[in-house]
Amino acid sequence: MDAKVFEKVSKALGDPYRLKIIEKIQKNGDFVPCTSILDLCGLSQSTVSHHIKQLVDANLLVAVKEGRNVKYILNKESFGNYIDFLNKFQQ
Amino acid sequence: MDAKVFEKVSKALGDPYRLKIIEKIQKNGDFVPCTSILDLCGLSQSTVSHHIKQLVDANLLVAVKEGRNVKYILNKESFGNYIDFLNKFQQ
DNA sequence: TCGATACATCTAAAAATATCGATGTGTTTT
DNA sequence: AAAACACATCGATATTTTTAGATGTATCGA
Repeated sequence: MDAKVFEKVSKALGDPYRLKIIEKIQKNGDFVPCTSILDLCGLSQSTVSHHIKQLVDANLLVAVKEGRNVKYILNKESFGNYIDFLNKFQQ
Repeated sequence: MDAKVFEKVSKALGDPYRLKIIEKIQKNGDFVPCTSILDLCGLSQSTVSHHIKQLVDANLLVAVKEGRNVKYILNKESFGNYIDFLNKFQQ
């Protein structure tokens, strides 16, 4: 992970709604449809879509199309890479 | 670490200059005077001061006054807490 | 096929953040 | 005591991010 990617991931993590989205997906195990995230946030559909896009662009979420729904999975590898990058500041 | 603090730390990490500052302090071992950070960034003194303030507010840096200088140390515990928070998304 | 559903994209506005010059505060040097 | 130095804070502007309504695209059900 280089500095540019690190910046992007940090920014993606630095929003309360996006954290909620991540936590919801983490709790629900695997797949979460976009609609259920809408209820969680209380934001407009386009805004939620925007937040999800940022998480996908940062490679923290993977989007999987299923018919007319899209379901999201956490990309654990990206979280791991991000943590690895941070580890050097902890030691 | 709660969600609010997590957000603050993520935001503090999500800027290229602030990452440079952190990396410099990490490399220099312990203490780094503010002046040497100035050269590193190529920004105005007030802007660098603003960036450092955000890192201190996020508790990632600790400021230590030494005469008319201030030197900064990484707060490894905060990095550790942040990593701990992230770890649940990796598993 | 037509209407409804699920999500993305576009556009524009509002809110937050970054930046710098000027000024303020405390400390050291002369 | 006065000038110089190191850093913080203030005020104003520029840039970025967030937000929502409107519209677009694809899929499903009647």
